[in-house]
Amino acid sequence: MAIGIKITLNEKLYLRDPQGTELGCSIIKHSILLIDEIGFEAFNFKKLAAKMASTEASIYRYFKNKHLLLIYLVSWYWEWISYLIDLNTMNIGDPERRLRIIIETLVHATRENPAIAYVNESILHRIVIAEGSKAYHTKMIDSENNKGFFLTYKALNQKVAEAILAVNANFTYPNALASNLLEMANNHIYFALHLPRLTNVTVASGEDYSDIIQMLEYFSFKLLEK
Amino acid sequence: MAIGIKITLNEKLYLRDPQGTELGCSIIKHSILLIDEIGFEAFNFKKLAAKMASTEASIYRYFKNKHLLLIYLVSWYWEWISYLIDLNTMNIGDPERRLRIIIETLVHATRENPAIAYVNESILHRIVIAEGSKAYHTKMIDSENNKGFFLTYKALNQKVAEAILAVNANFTYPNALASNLLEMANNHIYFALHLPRLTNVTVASGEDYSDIIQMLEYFSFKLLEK
DNA sequence: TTTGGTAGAATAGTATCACTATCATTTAAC
DNA sequence: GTTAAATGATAGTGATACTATTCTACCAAA
Repeated sequence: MAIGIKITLNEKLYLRDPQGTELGCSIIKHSILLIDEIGFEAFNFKKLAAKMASTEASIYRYFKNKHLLLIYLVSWYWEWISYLIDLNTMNIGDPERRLRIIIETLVHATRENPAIAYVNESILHRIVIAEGSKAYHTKMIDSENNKGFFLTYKALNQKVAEAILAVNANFTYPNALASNLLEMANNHIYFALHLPRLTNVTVASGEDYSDIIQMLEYFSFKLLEK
Repeated sequence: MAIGIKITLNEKLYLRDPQGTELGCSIIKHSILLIDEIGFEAFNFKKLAAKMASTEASIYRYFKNKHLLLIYLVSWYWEWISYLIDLNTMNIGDPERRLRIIIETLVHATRENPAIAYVNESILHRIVIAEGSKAYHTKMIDSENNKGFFLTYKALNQKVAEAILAVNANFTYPNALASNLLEMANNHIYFALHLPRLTNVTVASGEDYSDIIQMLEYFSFKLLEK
């Protein structure tokens, strides 16, 4: 499984390709662990350097700042989801089944076998849930968008939108429903864990997301009814 | 209109009630303007002090830090929306009409006459759209939630959920749909302005949100169909 | 009129943050 | 074995996120 997959990301996100060197991979690995541990606000390159027994200056040779590192990690996640969707929907002709599989993949991607040694996908998922929206809620959104920092997310959104249209070609809001599914898949995990009154689903025993899948399927297919 | 309304917020959000003094009101007023201008990341109490011709230390007597100030402002916004919903749905018996009015209020609250001199509601709305999610995406979420920092948001969500149940008492996900409406109302304004491929609505001429209202009504009533 | 309390201003100080610069050392490539 | 690239070690800078102390102006009770 996952032989030879390589996540390709916008080159402008980094100064030196972290996936190309040992230190780079170590940055990816440990930044995921550290952000999950202390949160993105408290996270910085000095602490990261200490954790991975390297130096601040070395990390700065790979990433311009922690904000771009976050965008990198989040993009990595969405690119990986995109890959899993392609894999899981390959040869599935029925549009409804395709959409069901997409929803399932969005929600518990972490059930899949790990694809790459230096990325703990399950922890990365937690980061995307908790910190993901900070990647694009910034004053620099327009200039960053122009540089193509969010292409990965938009491409994934487009993929989901197409699957939605395949179920019902007359649906007026395919892109909006797609982004809504992406957002809800993560938000309602967060709500279930931290603000349970904002949802009606529960996350049993750590990682049982079946409630959420059921809800997203209900929402999607009800909206797409002809 | 809006005579005598006073937005009451959790006392733990501030050190001294800003609505009680001139300097406090000035902090609210200018922090809204400055966050909108430079974004929450670049915003700090020193710059705020300079802008309002006061001192850093004085501002620190009102708010422990900028994070709590953000929660304060966001809570203020949701409390205000809550008030507007009560006002606008008063004496409206028909559940469907009530829900339509709620959606409309959520989306273009800023059309209302301004309620309080030192708060520019329209600019505050922009802040909630762009920075609002940062209020509850933090490592301290559970302890802050225990202190009741998000009661305002949860109460509003409950209000919307009840209006949803009034339309269809058998609907399984009233709280989830409510939080989804609150999120979408803001997210899709943001998307339309900055990441248009993530939605199918447009925001014409600055503040024409009729597309979004139409979409939210479509989503809601389709989901609530019996 | 005094006294005391409160609001705010002025100023200074500290630890951390977000980098940048320089130079030495290791490693890998030819 | 030489050379260039990658990394480490160390230092420095200006900004950030506060905290502390002192001073002044004003209002209100005694």
